[in-house]
Amino acid sequence: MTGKRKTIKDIAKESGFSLSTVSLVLNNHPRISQATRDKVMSVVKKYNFCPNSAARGLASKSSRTISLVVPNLTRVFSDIYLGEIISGIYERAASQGFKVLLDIATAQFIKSQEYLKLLASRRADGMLFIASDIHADYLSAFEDSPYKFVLVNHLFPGKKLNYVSVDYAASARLAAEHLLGLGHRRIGLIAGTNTHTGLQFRDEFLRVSQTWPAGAAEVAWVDGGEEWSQRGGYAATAKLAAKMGDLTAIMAANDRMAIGAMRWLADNRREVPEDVSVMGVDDIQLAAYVNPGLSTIRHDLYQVGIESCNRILQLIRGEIAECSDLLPTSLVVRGSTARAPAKG
Amino acid sequence: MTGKRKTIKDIAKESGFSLSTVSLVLNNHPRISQATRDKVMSVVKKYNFCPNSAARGLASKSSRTISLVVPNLTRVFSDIYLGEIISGIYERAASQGFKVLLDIATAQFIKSQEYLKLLASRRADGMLFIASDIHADYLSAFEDSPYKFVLVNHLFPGKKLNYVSVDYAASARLAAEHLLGLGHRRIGLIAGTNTHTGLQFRDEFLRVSQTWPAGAAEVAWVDGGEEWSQRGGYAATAKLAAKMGDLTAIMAANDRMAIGAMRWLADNRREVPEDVSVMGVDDIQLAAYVNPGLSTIRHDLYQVGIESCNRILQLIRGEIAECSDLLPTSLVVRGSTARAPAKG
DNA sequence: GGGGTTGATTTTACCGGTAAAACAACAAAC
DNA sequence: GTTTGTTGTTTTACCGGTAAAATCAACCCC
Repeated sequence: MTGKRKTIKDIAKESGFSLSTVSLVLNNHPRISQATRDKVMSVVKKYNFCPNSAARGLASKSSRTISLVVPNLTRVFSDIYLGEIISGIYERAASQGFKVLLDIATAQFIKSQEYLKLLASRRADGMLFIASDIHADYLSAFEDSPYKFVLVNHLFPGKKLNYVSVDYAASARLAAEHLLGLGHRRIGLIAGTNTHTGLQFRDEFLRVSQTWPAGAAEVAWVDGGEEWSQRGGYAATAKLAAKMGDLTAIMAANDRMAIGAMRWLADNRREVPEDVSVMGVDDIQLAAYVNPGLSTIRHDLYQVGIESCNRILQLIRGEIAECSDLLPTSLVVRGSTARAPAKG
Repeated sequence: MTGKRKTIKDIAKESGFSLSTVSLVLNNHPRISQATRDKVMSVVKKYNFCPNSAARGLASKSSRTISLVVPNLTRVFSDIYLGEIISGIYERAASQGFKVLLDIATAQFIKSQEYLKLLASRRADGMLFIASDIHADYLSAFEDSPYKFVLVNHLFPGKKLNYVSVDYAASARLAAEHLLGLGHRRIGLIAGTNTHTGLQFRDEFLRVSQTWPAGAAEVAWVDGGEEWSQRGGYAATAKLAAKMGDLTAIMAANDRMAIGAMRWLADNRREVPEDVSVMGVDDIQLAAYVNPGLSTIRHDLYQVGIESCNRILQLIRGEIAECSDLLPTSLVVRGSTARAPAKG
């Protein structure tokens, strides 16, 4: 059973070939005859041999690993958001023979510059960074660095950092056009202001609303809180109601806040969509199940994961030098939005 | 800026010490004088040197990495369950200088025996496995294997597999005692039957109910579905109502199903807790926020993560040879449970 | 002042692979 | 019949560290 753990040398000896022939077989090198390949593989199978990954990494100067950094919020795992992105990343990485190293952006992680050490020590060949907020200034370390780095579903205007993100400005346009097209002219916006994408969304939504050809809309906006949660949306809606009592539509920067908004409206005897239309962003599963169904902007986060991983792999392989991808979004109309009520 | 990436050899040369002195410094070996340590470190700092982890792993025969395998369900990430456990694991691993390699138990992952290759190739020193279901027979490969392996919050009766889990049987007793103590004698149980812990919970709950000194209770049970979700709980409650119309309490195997049950009851004009008491398991955040607050059994999953990681590290270091830990749980009483209504 | 400790540093022997270059053998080209 | 190319395999030179054993220099004790 035990006996020394086999090495490539043992396989070479037993199969009668040289060390490097075995190595070539294991790496599926094309210039190896089928006969040799079969003989070597039979010995490999016999001992269930598995090449030592540290040795491999040392010699090949590649760990075949990408580091995935997720935000520090424990509860963020409870967001479907992460699950979809991570699934996409993992799927693509696995299909290319890459492993995924998980890290959580704790204070300690940042303070000790683990994000740099990981790459400097070649423990990972590249890094994907999910959900950095506007205060993540330490990421500047990756500007013009030799390290392979991609921001996932975020971006830093002004910093030279690669990113793959859903196009939040486009989402804002789609959403604004939908609501304005339904005749809404007094709109409450629940924004997320702790990310650049959130700010982009807010600004573009405001811009489109204020320059709408058929008549500018008035938009009152409040912050939905750091967590973008249902509770945050609930509280924000109360604030909006105080600010603009006669609003006819509420636009929330994500579905969870939108659902919180619907809850507040229900608790305060306003009908959705008869009195107030409500709209979210993301198209999480729950959006289809609330009553009425939530109109929203669909963000394909699984695809964001896939693409982010594609990009970091290309960067690692040197196939590209940089990337800044914005993925398209689409409007999903359900029951929560309707024509603005006639002025009463 | 660029120039060759520095190696330990460069540091040795520049600091005037030998190769291995530098190595000893970097590994905080006690038998190095402070003066030497300082000199070496100043050079290390100067170049921001970081030892190559592959070389280190090769020479030390340790990757200082643990593999974390999570279930294949995309939506499982939306369960607070995972977030807490992973946070605990990560925290402990990081504090011990270990990295966490993430894997998803996809069909491909299992079929290709990645779980074995990971350890055979020494890419990871040990493996933590979260949320295996009753069909995970392939885990038998770890029985009597030299590989370090721990099941997290699950167990396999009959298989010799290390585990760290919350004590589901104890939870069942706490829950049953609470409901029986409140006088409930006709109880509906929404069980989870696709995990061994779920089965343990069901069986123990039934046993206690049927042998209650003050008078046995009748328990009707239905399966809550593979996902243990709110929707599953909703559907299960409908089935229970058909099966035992006059039940006075519903026990769900987790909070999400319990919340689904409450929703069904609300939709069907039964008051909680006046007509029917409802109880869950886990004590997720949401449990405190539903109305009425959900009585439940608290499972400290962060602690499960911490302990699991502790154990796998001890196994790796050879400090222990096996483990089978059951962590305590506690009763949390909120508004969803009350005395059974007088027979009407 | 020789022998035993102890502390600090260096020697030495790997760890287990990869990949570029070299080589052999045979086929096709001129 | 040498030259040039191909294909398949081996040689060789590392990759960048660790750790056990060896060395060296004080220090201590009788």
